[in-house]
Amino acid sequence: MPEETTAPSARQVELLEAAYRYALAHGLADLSLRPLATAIGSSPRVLMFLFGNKDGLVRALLARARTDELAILDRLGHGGQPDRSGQPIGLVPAVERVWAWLAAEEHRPLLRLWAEAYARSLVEPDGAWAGFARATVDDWLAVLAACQPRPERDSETGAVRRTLALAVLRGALLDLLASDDEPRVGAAVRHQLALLRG
Amino acid sequence: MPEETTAPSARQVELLEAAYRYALAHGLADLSLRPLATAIGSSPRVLMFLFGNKDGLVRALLARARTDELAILDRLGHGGQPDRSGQPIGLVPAVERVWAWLAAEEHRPLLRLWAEAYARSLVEPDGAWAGFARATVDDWLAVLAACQPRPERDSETGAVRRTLALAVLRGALLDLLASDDEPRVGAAVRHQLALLRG
DNA sequence: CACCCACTGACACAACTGTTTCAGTAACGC
DNA sequence: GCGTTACTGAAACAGTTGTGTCAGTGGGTG
Repeated sequence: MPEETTAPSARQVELLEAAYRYALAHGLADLSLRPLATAIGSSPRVLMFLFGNKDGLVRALLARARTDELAILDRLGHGGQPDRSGQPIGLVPAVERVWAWLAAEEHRPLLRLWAEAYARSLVEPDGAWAGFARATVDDWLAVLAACQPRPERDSETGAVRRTLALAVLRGALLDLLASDDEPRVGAAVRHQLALLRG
Repeated sequence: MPEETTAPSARQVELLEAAYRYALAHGLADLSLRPLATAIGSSPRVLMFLFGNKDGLVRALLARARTDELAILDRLGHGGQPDRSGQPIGLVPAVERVWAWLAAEEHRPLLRLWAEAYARSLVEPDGAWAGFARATVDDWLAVLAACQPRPERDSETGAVRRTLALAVLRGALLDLLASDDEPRVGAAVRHQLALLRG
């Protein structure tokens, strides 16, 4: 049985990818091995063999979701760091870009999955979900920090400003996922950007 | 079997209250009738009799949670409306009060439950959770609107401002639930209040 | 050829799920 | 007294859950 430390086999990533697509469509809350296995053309036996147990599978799925999350973060960093001048892009443009990504229709399934995992890890801090919420807070705060110019980044108000930016983004995301009213929520985000600039 | 329209019996509210306390402690995700029933000194049979089926129980629990939520909303309105002058208190003081309530340690279980139900209703828009997320968005937006003075309330920017205020509150709440770092998150909220005032 | 290794199918196991059936019990109006 | 109403206990139902057992398969390497 492959340990967590060993590199994943080809078959493992193949099935994980299929299971990930399934999870995006059906959620993680009542994920069950047998329906999942038949949907992706496998069997519970194989999933057990490749991921150890169900918790291992869920952990792998959460890690896979985090990969998608980190993809945009990297793109943000790449769009920010090598700005031909090596200067970070600043907090406001960073929020602008992140919101454009969050508001894109095709990212809804991933974001719903994220919300589900986040909430679950709050209620049930042990098991496969452990630390997920906390980890994403730290991830995003670090990225936003990297977008702030040097003197601001290390200041006290700089830390407050990026915590606030994160809160606005996530609160707006929650609203958007529930109401699907991009014009209203997007206007609120842009309003905040104006406040932060001023 | 008592319909949803009939008034709940004494025994029904008694058991619902006990089940609610249980849900606050254990979450709704993997709520199961037998453990719940034994914990509150009842039996699955009785829960089925009083609530029809499990979905009915969950629906009743969500409605019960919403009662707690509406309690603070009412208190906000009472602290806002009869300000001796009949004038609303304004958006900024409203956010201030709501945040004080959200950040209070004793409300964490309720807020975790809220987050769980919210996320779940996003992923699984049918069944007992249906519309929960959407309903709370509308609830809170309406309350924030009621706190805005008359000309602002009906304006376009007034709607944007209260959407933004809601986003900040909920984003900050998510951060707080995950990080338990009230000083950092509270500072961000206060920073936002300064921005909104200016 | 033999050998190993990653992978897989069929099936059984015990535990748990929501729900139902049947048989009550206690209180109350008549 | 009798019947009705609200509630309850014990047990069983069929289905699903995660997981274990045993026996393979096919391909690559020695």
